[in-house]
Amino acid sequence: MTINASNSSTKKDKPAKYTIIKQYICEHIESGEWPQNAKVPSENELTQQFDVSRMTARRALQELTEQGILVRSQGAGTFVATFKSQSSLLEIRNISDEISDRGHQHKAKQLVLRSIAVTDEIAILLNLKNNEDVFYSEILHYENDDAIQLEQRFVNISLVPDYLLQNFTIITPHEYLSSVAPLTEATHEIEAILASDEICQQLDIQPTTPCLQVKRRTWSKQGVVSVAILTSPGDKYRLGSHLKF
Amino acid sequence: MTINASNSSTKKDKPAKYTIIKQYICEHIESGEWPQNAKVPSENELTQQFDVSRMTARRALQELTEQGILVRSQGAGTFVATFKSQSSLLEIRNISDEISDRGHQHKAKQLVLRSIAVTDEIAILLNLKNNEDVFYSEILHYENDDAIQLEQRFVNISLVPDYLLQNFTIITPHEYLSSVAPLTEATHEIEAILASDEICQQLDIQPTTPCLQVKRRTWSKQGVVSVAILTSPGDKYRLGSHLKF
DNA sequence: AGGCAAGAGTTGTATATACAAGTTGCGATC
DNA sequence: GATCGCAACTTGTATATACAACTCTTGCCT
Repeated sequence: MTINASNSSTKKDKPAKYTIIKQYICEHIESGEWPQNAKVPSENELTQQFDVSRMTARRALQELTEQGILVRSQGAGTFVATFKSQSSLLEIRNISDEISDRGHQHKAKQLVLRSIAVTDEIAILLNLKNNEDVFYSEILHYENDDAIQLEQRFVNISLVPDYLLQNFTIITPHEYLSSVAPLTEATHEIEAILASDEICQQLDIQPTTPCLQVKRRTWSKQGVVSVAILTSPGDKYRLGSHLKF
Repeated sequence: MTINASNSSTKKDKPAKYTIIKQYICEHIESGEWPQNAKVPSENELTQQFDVSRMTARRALQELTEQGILVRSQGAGTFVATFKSQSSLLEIRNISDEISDRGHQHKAKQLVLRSIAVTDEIAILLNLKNNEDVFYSEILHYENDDAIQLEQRFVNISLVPDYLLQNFTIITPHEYLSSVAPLTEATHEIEAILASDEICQQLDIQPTTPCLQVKRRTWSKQGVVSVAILTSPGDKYRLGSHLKF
């Protein structure tokens, strides 16, 4: 499920040189060795290290840049992209981004942060097998004192990379999810629902208010790392996804 | 609003050669001269035509391919992409694609097809100014005899490219929207609503059923060409958007 | 000490070339 | 007439090179 640096099919073709370099870079990012904003080897360094021409090294860097994994700056160098600079999670992030961009007062209140026993639905979404430890948190977002969105996060601790797990006790899942390595994938599912009584109470809405519910599953190579469920009442928020090409 | 072949800012820098070639290709696609699946000039032809090296011509084709505008096939050539091969409109298309892909019975019923006077909301969405002619159609989608989605399309006839308008009397707006040139952009807005009485009747649902409503605006260089409103009852359908990177 | 200039390092654009690999159509052969 | 194989064409990979444009540091000069 993680980015595959190679474009080739399952044939045992000798992989192209530039895909080997892409793989090399991806591995170092995935392991946490090269965190966000870290400088990756320059074209000339890769040229020497892999004994290829500059154009071949360049192609590896170029393609990873187009995939949003790297960021290049003429004269400065090539760097690991920040979560923020990736457009693929745009749709969901827009919810909170638009709020803050509009100059509206945006507050978030952390409600829960604990290890829990999950429901069947979450177990399926997280693809749990052996009672792995799941961390749960709730974040309630406000705009001008109105509760506009409830964010429920379920994190499969066993799949959080080691280098992040070491200080997991002091960072919240929310922080983890915004500091996740750029190689993470996500799938989204959007649904219109009537919120449960409990959620209605937290968002202070009538039980008949239609709500937009987005389920985002974040994947690493090992499987589903986390599930985030965002619930927003329809009369208070719209999810705008601007897909341009 | 249309694809801009150049990456440069507003500075009056001399544009790079490969952007000139990209522009050239985009213009021919936009004008309708090169329709979908049409063969575009090969790398060698562009090399001669623009007096550049093959690598420069290649770069233009390559980048347009990455933008989903062209499709390349080793040995065969480079072709204008089909609407289908563009992933940017994925989210909405999934609604109907998933239905047919699952092997379920999927029927669509054309309800209306006429020129209308639009409401204020649609006029704003279409950015109408001088009482332009708007074409309207309703399509009701069925799955196993259940109405699962209402599709309302508003097309600003004055912005439909000439080469399509000539036979517009015999193609429906639905057909137009699936044969639109690959350079079209779209923006989406997703909302959870309670459907109007009229829509409830057509979809055969209770007035309290939450519905997913997607408004898709299709842009050309001249402005908003069409607005499509898809309404799906929440208990009958989910919109899954799988955004991978 | 502050500012400017030079230079090293990095990415961006462009060329010329070579061979590999896949597609297509034409022609020779059976 | 049908089929096979080759030739022409096209895209894919890779190299070597050159210069332009931009960033950042270092060191010199005022």
